[in-house]
Amino acid sequence: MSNVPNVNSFEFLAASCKALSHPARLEILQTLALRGTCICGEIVDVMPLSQATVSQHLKVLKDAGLISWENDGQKSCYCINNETIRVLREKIEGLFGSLDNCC
Amino acid sequence: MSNVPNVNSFEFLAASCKALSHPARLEILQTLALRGTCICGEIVDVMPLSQATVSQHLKVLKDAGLISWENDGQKSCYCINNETIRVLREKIEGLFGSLDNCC
DNA sequence: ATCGTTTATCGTCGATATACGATATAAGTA
DNA sequence: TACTTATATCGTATATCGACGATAAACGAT
Repeated sequence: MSNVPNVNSFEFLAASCKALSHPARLEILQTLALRGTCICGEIVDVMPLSQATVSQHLKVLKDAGLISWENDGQKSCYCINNETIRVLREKIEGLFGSLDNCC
Repeated sequence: MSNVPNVNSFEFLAASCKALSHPARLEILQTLALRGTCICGEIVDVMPLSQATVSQHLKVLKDAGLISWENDGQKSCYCINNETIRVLREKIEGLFGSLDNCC
């Protein structure tokens, strides 16, 4: 949890949701969720966006801590950061989990 | 579900996350989750923002379908739209639910 | 060393978000 | 009818986003 930014208060949840607030980034996450791991080029191939734009979206996800990456030679290997996703899901359940039975 | 906008594809999830992507709006939702129902003025009193700004945030949440409201005389009564929240949580689980065991 | 490949970053620009004061609207009250 | 209260909207200023071409940086291959 120490490597997850801004875990407390609403800052973390707001920042995470902001990172999730673009369809292209959700598509990237889905791709990573399905494949486990992707090099940048694979993601670019899947997306109808320029390499620069995809790289920018990857950076947003990276900065939010939602994905991790490591260099494999000249390639960049991305995967979902499960710890952050876990905390995110917890926060969402914490906020909305009590609503099931009301209204 | 018919009154929930853009339920299919990532558009709904992205739009919902965008609405959730500001700490002030999360605080509004938390207040509503705790109290069940609030008139606008109660929310304004809780927030360190101007009435105009709070009203604008409420509009964002309203437009995203995350909250409902009805007029009570000259007052506006807001509450969480549980149906949208339910769909939202489903979509998030759909995207990330399979990650529990990996990496 | 030079060249091609892969990825990240820069610079730019139109669009959108955020905040607030001012104002409009609508409902209750004297 | 005037006055107050409650809320929404308008107008505006500033900041951030999202897209892309151009370029930089790092690596592998010849």
